[in-house]
Amino acid sequence: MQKKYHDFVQMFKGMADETRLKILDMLSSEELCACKILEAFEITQPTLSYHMKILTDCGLVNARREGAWMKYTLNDGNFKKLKEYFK
Amino acid sequence: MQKKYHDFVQMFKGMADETRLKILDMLSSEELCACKILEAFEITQPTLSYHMKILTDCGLVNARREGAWMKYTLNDGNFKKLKEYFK
DNA sequence: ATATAATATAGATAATTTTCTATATCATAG
DNA sequence: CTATGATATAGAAAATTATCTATATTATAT
Repeated sequence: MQKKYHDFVQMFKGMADETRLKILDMLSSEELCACKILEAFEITQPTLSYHMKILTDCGLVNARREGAWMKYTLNDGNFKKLKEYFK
Repeated sequence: MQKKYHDFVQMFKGMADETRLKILDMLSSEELCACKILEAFEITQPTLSYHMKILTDCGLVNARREGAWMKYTLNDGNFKKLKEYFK
């Protein structure tokens, strides 16, 4: 299979989980730190860290460190690509 | 987790595989029968059948029987929902 | 420099997904 | 009604994913 599909497959994998889809939804309105996201779920901190890694690795989410906190935002460029994918 | 995300998660799972993403791409231009799709891949017939089931179950693809053949098309209604999801 | 808070990593396990071979079902032609 | 072609299902194995506990790392405050 060609490279052509690879990046999209990775992003769709990122969205193929209810926890992650809800995280993306939360990030659609504002930048959030991991601790704030964690409060919204009944999962452990390492599990959230795992999901955030998947979301950043596949390009759906941007991460930046602010002191002790990790702050996350949506990666608008890649969401634009996804948007275009459905045309 | 609420029902709200469930259907989208299922569709994203449908797209979270290179074989299936390529099948969707093939179907974007025309209706195809399983045997024609199978020719494009190096997978067995049961494996294709499995993927087609996933694609139809999640609502991305419509299936209809035409005699001995199964013919597949994209489910436009659900692709429209996905399109709207990215706005 | 030490304690604390936030996050990441390691390793194990359970659950899910993908693939195969073998076989069954369905539809059609003769 | 039997043979053949197209597709589906069953069951098993391998690979991947999601989750946890325990522990490490990083940053900050005292």
